[in-house]
Amino acid sequence: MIDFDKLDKTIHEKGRLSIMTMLASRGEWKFQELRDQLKMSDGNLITHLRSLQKAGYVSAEKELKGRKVTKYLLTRSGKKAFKEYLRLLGQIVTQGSS
Amino acid sequence: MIDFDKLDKTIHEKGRLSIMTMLASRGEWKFQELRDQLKMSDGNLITHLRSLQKAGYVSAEKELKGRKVTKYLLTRSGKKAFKEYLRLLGQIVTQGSS
DNA sequence: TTTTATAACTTTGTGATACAAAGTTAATTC
DNA sequence: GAATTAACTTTGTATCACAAAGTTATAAAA
Repeated sequence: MIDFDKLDKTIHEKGRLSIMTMLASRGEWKFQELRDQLKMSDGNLITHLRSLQKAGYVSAEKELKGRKVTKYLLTRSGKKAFKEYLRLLGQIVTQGSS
Repeated sequence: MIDFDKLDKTIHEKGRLSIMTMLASRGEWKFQELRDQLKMSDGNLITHLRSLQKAGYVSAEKELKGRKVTKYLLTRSGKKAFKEYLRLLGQIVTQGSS
């Protein structure tokens, strides 16, 4: 029996799941890129990013020179949490397809 | 790029996802069994079952004889929707693990 | 040097909804 | 007919996704 209690609620939400998947697939993403790719409003995106940061899953890097640009990336703990989340998804897929 | 818009919100919620996974793994489940296995309150469980029924994913069968017992199962459309949902999860797992 | 544009944020409001707790109903057993 | 049980309904609360509008800081244009 799959332990659904373990399913990380911070990651499981659709918007944040899409962010995490993008960050996992490539090192860094600019705020702008995430917003455009995911078609989210500024407010919605920043809110999700903030809660991922609060959970310690995501960190931000500001460029010191030139136009104001922020890049986001997974922390070590974020990678770990996502990996564990995917492990559970894998279980669901396997069990559901059997 | 994975199309997160296609991720079925009715199924994606943790509680309903656990119900769908159980129903997919075995034909029928009594209300009681679901409630005990998933450790949900009556109210919460019935609400999730209702929204799954409203979406056409789940149907109910009442026993005509004996104690009042209701069994729940996936409809054809529920199986199809869940299969499609799992397909997307599979994509996420694959992409996230690469 | 004022103006305009742009990127990243914050604030605010709204609607949806997960969930628990307590109450209801109908059937069954004592 | 009183008590028990299963399934369900109702109600209240707290959370939260999301959009829209407003704010700040920097940079380019005028």
